[in-house]
This record gives sequence, structure tokens and C-alpha cells, in this order.
Amino acid sequence: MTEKTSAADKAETAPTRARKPRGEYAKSKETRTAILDAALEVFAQSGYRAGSLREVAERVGMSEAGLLHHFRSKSALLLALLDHRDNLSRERVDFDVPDGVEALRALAELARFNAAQPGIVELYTTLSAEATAPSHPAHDYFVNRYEYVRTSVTGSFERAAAAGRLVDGVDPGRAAVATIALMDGLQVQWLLDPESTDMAEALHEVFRSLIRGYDLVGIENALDVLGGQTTGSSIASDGASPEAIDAAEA
Amino acid sequence: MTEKTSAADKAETAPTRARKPRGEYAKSKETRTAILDAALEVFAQSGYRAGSLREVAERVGMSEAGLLHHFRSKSALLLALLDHRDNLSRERVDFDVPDGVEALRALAELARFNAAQPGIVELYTTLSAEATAPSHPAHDYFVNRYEYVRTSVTGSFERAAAAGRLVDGVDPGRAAVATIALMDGLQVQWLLDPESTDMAEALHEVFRSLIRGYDLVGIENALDVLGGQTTGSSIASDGASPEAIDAAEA
DNA sequence: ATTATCTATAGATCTATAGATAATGC
DNA sequence: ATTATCTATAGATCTATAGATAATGC
Repeated sequence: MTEKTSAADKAETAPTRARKPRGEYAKSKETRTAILDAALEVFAQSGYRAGSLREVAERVGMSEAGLLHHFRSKSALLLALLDHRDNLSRERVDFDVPDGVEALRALAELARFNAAQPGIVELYTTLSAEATAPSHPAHDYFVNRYEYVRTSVTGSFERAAAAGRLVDGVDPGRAAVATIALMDGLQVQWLLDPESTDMAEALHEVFRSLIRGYDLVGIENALDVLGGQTTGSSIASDGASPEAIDAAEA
Repeated sequence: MTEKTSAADKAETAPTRARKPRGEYAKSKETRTAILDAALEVFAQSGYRAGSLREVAERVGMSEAGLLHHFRSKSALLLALLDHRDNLSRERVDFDVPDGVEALRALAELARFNAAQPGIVELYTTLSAEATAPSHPAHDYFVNRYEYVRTSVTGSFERAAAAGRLVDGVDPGRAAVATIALMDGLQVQWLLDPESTDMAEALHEVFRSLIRGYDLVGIENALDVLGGQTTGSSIASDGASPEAIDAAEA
């Protein structure tokens, strides 16, 4: 919302002024990407508040003032970074897969992908905790993000339920909250001690207990095969987090 | 480990020097407590790195130099704060309850207690994410803490299993990791939007699916009453977090 | 001519130390 | 006499702005 993205740039500049806009240097986009990459590292390691523009600029190899030419303030840089990652995410993952069970499985696999990218996991874990404070520049971003992811995961559980795959007594909304919470919490433990947890496996295990025939990948009639064999135990505690999701695409 | 606690003070001072130690002012302990209370607020709201001694001192109503007389550095203050909270915790909660199921139930109820103390939840949520960085002064503290809590919760699940109360296929260690992760993650969502989640209920619901006859409180022969009625679905995704635990006692 | 980047600098903050002064306890 | 607290200050950092210079694109 702060920075305009590639496509929008040229399109929006013209109508704004009657002048003859010339556009930016060819290297500009490249530079901005380098800045965002460096910002990701710095904010992931130190958080937003303790991270400094100086260190970001240093990593890029430019002056702080040079950096501020591209992003007018530190908070603008953070929001641009979050926006940038969201765009990358959307390119890679589609959360509206028609098959709810497949969507959940993809979510768990996302955790495996994340484990290969500690920096991004760190970024979202650190920021989401920090952004808990209403005064934090990314507070609204995270409130909205969680709401979006919660809705999205709830939808997956609902579609699974509609297909008769959800174990009896499981509430889709609560299962979504728990799933997201689980993903977030696993990330903290994993960052503190990578050996302590296999995030993706933990998620699969949970889904296995919530979804009938979860392991029967791609078999359309999994339900018919299994019948009512697996009997329901209600669980409201499994999840995939917004952070886990962002963290997943690099 | 940094600051010596009340009891240790007088005992340790004597043997160190041959001089005649005089002890501190009567108000000293009171002042230190006031400082720790203020530090809790500041570090909870801004995190450790972004929180400032100036603000802590301001809240106590003393100068920064005055504060540094009691705690020789900012990191010493943080570690003293964590130590202080641990002592308060130990006074209130006993994690080695012989009955594993009761221990888990108490853990879930702790979450309810926490919900009444947003500041402490904030403190641990923020710090644990921030302390993920190895250079953070509380990094070792949190690594140790998670290990301790993980072991403790695993023990509760194991005792439940020994009593025949654990659903078949559930691994105590994995269940502990997931339980802790769930608690941590729920806290983040709860801090961002208190309406989104009832932390204690979410935990009870999970335990209900993992423990046979979970709702039959205090009935010794709950197992006999229920028999093998509830059939196992394996779950490795439920939990109570170290943060949740600290956050619980104020 | 426009855009990127730099130097210089203002104005805040922050942690920590040194040394002086005030208050308390034996 | 010992302990608590304050003033003053050093020495780092940090974000952000102003104005100058360098580089690029039409």
C-alpha cells in the first residue's frame, strides 16, 4: 500500500502530472530489490524496532540517505517489504484450491519449504510478536493478515467437511485458529532449536487425526474406500500460521 | 543467574569479604521490585532491544543512573526480571503433579489465568521471538526454558499414558511439542485480537481428544467407567508453552 | 533534464561511567 | 560509614532532511 509495484508505476505516473515523466533508471528496480533483501535479513535478525537503517544500507553498499531516496522512511521500508513478500507468495501458492484436504496438505508442506528458509521464518515470527503492540507500524498489517489466513484455512476445513472428510465434532473455525497457532508456535521452537521439531510432520500428524483418509493422496473416492472406519475425536488445535505462509515463499 | 535473590544476599556477602557488611536499605528491595515491575511493562510493550532504560527509570520515578545502581546493565535487568518471574511461578504452580491428566488440565487453566494478565503474555511472546537470535541476552534462557517445559509436559503425557488414559498412537514427546506450540501460537493471535480465541477452551478441547475421559475430573476410575470406548486418533499437535506458563503467575 | 546517490548535519535517544550529594543504619 | 540516588557527560547510534554532485535516458 505504500510503495507502488512495477506494473503500477508507469501507468500511474502519467495521469498524475501533465509533465513528461521520464521513469526511473533501469537499475532502480534492482536496487530496490537489493534493499528489500537486506532489510529482510536485518529485520529478521533484530526485529523492526531494533534493526537499523544503517545496517540495511551497509549491506546494500549504499549510504543511508541513498536508501531513504527509495523508501522515504523506515516504516515505509517495512511495509514495502511485507507487501513485496505477499506478492511473491501469491505467485507461488494458491490458497483457494477447491479440494479442502489438498489445501491443508499443501499448508503442511509449506512448513517444510519454510524450514529451508530460516530467515523468512525469523522475520515473520519476530515481527508478528513485535507487531502485537498497537503502536507498531505493522500492527494493522498483521491483524488483517491473520484474519485473512484464518478465513482461508477455515474455508479449507469447511470444504473438507462438505466432502465428508472432516472428523465429526470438529469445528472448522476453531480448527483453523488452532492450526495457525500450531504453525506459529512450532516456528518459535524450531528457531530456538531446529532439532526439537519437524514442523511439516507435526502438521501432517494433526491433519491425519482431523481428516478421514488424509494419507490417501489424490484418491478421489478415499471416503468410500474408508467408509466410517475412523471415528471422530473433536480437536480444535491444529494449524498453519500466516507467518508460516509468508515464510514459505522466497 | 545474574542477580542474587533475597535469601542468597546476606548469606553470600559475608564469606566473600572479611569486612563488616551492613546490608542494604530497607527500601532497596521495594525499589528493585518497582523497577522490575516497570521493566516488565516496558519490555512487554517494546521488546527488550527497543525498550529503553530511560523509560523504565521514568516509570519508577528515578534517574537512569539510579536504576543502574540496582542493576548494573540493561541485560542484567532483563535476566533479573526473568529470574524474578520464575521464582513467582514456582511459588504458584507445581508442574510435577503426580496425576498427568490433572497436570495437563492445570496447564489449560493456566491459559485462562494468563488471559487476565495481557502484559505478561506480551512479555514472553515478544521476548521468546526476539530471543530466537543467538546474540540476544536471553537466548540461552529461552533455550533452557523450552527444554525444561518440554520435558515437563512430556512427563505429564507419559504419566497419563501409564495410567492408560492416553489415546493410542499418541507420542508423549510430540504431543508435548505440539501442546507448547499451540499455547504460544494462541497467545499471538489472542494478543492481536482477543476475540479471536479462547485459549483455555482451545487447550481443553485438544486434551479432550488426546486423553480418555478427560472431562471426568477427579474420578479415579474414569478409565474403568469409559472402557475402551473412545478410539484412538493420533495427534501430535497440542500444547502449553513456556511463555504461557510464565505468563500465568503474576 | 531527470533520477540516483552522496556528504554533511540536525536533533533524538540510548547505555554506561565518574564523581558528588543525600539519606539511612549500626 | 555505608548505601542510594542524582547531575553531568562521554561516546554510540539512529532517523531524517537539505543541498550538492554524479549518472542515466530521451
